[in-house]
Amino acid sequence: MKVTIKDIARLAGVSTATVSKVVNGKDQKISSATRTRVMAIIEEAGYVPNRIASSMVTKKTKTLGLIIPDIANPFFPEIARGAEDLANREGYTLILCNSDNNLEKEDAYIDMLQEKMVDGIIFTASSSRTEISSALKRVRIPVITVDRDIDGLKSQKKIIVDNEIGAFDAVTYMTERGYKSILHLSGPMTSKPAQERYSGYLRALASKNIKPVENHLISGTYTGEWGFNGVQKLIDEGVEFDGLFCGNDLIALGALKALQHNGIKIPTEVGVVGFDDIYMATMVSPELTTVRQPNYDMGFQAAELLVNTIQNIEVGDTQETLKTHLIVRGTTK
Amino acid sequence: MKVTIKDIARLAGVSTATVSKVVNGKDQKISSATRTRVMAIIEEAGYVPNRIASSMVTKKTKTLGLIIPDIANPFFPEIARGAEDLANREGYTLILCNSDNNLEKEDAYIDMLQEKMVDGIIFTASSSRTEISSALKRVRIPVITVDRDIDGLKSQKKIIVDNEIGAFDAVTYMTERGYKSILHLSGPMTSKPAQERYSGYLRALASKNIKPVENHLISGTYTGEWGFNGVQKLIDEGVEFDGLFCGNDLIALGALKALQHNGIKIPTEVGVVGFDDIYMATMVSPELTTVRQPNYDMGFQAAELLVNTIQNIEVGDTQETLKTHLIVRGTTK
DNA sequence: GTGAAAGCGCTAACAC
DNA sequence: GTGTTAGCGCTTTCAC
Repeated sequence: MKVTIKDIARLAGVSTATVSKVVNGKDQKISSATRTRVMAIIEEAGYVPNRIASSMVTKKTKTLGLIIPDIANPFFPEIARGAEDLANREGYTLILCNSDNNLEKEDAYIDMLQEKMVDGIIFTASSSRTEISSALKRVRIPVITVDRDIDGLKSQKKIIVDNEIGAFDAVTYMTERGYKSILHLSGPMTSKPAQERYSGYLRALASKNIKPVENHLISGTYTGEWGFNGVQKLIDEGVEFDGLFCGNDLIALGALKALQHNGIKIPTEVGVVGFDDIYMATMVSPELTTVRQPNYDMGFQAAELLVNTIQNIEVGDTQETLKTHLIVRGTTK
Repeated sequence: MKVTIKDIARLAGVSTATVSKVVNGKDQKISSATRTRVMAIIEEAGYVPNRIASSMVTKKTKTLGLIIPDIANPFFPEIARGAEDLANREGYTLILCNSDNNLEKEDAYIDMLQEKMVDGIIFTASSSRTEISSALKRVRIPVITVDRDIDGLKSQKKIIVDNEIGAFDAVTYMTERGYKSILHLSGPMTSKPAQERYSGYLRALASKNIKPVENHLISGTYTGEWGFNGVQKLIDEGVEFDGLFCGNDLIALGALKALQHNGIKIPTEVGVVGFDDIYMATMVSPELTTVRQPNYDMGFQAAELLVNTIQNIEVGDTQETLKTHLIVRGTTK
């Protein structure tokens, strides 16, 4: 049989109010004698407070929702980890939702999280989401968007990354190292980050008065398979290039493998730069030159912004743009 | 202002009991006229049922806890994904907890999850956990252990992998391909899987009448860094070997990199075999030969077993041992 | 087919 | 310092 606050109250010969106070540390006005006694009884009886019941009255569940496309994609675990760390530090718990870039699933999760009365949501939109959904429109709890923001979401608080500058820096570096015809292997161009990285790429070339070659933009998916196949196809078709600026590290790693399979020397014949700096970027040889994106921090700061919003702490900027850093390693000369 | 079941009842001119029934699909005995009317009002008023309140009376939260060491470690996302997929399919939600292989954190999460009244827990113990904790002892909800089981946990239901056989197969294959002095680069030997893999390694050698070389067991952590440094040290010390059986893919990838840095030819001079078959195993060249562990399935089946247990569906075996498969790729000849 | 009412376990305002 | 009490929003039994 489950032991409740009433049982403890009875056993300790006090009221439930008193037990409640000591359980929640609101015991400034409780004599240390009763406090000690109550705590002993709690321990002895193996009492576990029912936070669901507390939530009923406090209207707070101390639970956050995290909606991401897919935790199995190496890009997201770090974000999740950052978010969970902050949540845990602040006494919150995190519900994980994989949307699979599927709008219906995304909406279903948004509704579900609201039914479960989470205090707020951290949201990385599907790369296919171009406009706000009805589920999103009717959210009545704080939402922080991460990485990909959505036009039209009211109370826009977001954590994003300076994709444009990151891409600009990377491509500028490539041109300065002497690469002449740099192609851009991008992810799906529907997502904002993809668009911004492409802009940065174009701006970097323009600033050096380099005219992008024809068909310089090859867009696919954010996967290693696509990076591999895309580059293999380029090679098969006899396309000439000496530089590959990739939309993410997975694409870059796939590209790297395809180049190596074809006996193309890296970084002398072709230079490769990725984006993200996932864990695996240093596990290949040559190690991948890439633009580091502070994923852990993104998750952490999103959770922080969310918790502050929930607790009505004044959050200054509602948009936090995190910096990227070019990490030069072995795939560029 | 939040709209509740009472508001809907009032607006529809029915009782809350009726609304409750249509919301939960227990509306066999509700006339379709009222059903339609109630549903229309719900839609119009933007009513979101409060599942916390339902949980209070049903004693079910439709929420599962997942405790793993670290979602940022490439081994765990697949497990989490599998678990979340089943959970979602069954209408459950998943709370993610990172224990960092820290026993106190692990215990704190166990308590926290119980306070939040989750219906059950999927648990991958810290590699440092050798015995059952008091928090674990006082769980009153179903717990399914995944990958690493713990002695002493009552109601032992678990999903594990045949580590011993997986290792045996891998090392047998290596010997058959002509590798003579095979070292074992293992993870921390405190965890069961590490012990079992080592047993499999020893048994494979014994079955071929190969005497393991001195200092054949080198144990460290399950990281790429350690794999790299460990192998570098071996090379520096002039240790002779032509085969490396690694405790996981991360170690193997690190080892691979160290070998390549030293100009050692793979797979001719040294063969390398990993364990797990993480996504990155095919993103390096040569691609990693490894023992595939069905991580997604582990998570999925653990969640399935858990949900069945929660719903009192007879679960036949309380231990499910999943098979591993040797995936031969480029790092063995 | 539908409704009245009890109660899930807790917190918080207020009284003492 | 401590207790009384009124709910929080819902489900469920039982009566009608």
